[in-house]
Amino acid sequence: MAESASKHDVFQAIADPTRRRLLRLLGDQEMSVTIISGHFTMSRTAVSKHLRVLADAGLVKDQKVGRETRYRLDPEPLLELKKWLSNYERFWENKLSVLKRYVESDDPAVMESFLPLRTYKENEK
Amino acid sequence: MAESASKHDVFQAIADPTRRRLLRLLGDQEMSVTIISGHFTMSRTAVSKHLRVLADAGLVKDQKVGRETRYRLDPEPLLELKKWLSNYERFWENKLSVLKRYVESDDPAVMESFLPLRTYKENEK
DNA sequence: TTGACATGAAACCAAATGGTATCGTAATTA
DNA sequence: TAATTACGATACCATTTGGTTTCATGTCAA
Repeated sequence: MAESASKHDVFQAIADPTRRRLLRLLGDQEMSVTIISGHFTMSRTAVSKHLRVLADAGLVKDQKVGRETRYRLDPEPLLELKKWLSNYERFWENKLSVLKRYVESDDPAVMESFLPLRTYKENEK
Repeated sequence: MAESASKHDVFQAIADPTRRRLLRLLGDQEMSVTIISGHFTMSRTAVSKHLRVLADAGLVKDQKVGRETRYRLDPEPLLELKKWLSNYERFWENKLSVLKRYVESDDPAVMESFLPLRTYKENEK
């Protein structure tokens, strides 16, 4: 799988659904490899490799505790993703396309996050 | 390459650096395949396949004009990415990690986009 | 209408990816 | 001390991915 050769980037790391599940799982609490693997049907080794990819991208940190290795989320590299996305903010600011997709979203926070950045500037006045 | 079998998702589509370059390029204006390829060193066919992946993810739209095919950006699917990212907002709200990476960013809009969502709720009071 | 242009489709290839099973080793516990 | 647990390392495998070259087809222009 991902042979930690030369640093995976965050874009590649989150491309895999299993790794996105891992990030979500570790968002709740720090967990050992065995416990983590218990949440997946694939082998422990496979999960471990995915964790390695995430670690390469800096999205998780590991800590040895006795014979187990605890992994925890480090969301910091996601800021790069957020930065990249910000280049496209201008395309959906004040656009109906924002409503088009999430008008019936069950998560109110989602709509809030779509409010245009311009709001901040208005507040600063 | 990407054999358009069963719909590529946006996470996979943006994982490749070439495809991110394509999105950036098409953000400025609609362009034909040949013109697009002129911006890359790889073959036209290779570029065309990347465009196919992006089209599968809904990130670009194509339109036949005579003998050429014009591609243009459709940023709408990026909202899914934005939605996914919003699940991690809570981790860097009011955190120094926000400053840690971009304190010397040359783009002021970047820092603005990092202001916490909570600001909105306070405004509602 | 004849040739040049724009593009997609195929066939092919090397390398990366996602997965498995097996083994070695350090830490824990009986 | 001996068995068990937790994990990484390795070797291996099938499929996907990113790229190439070649060919077929539709469109435009002389």
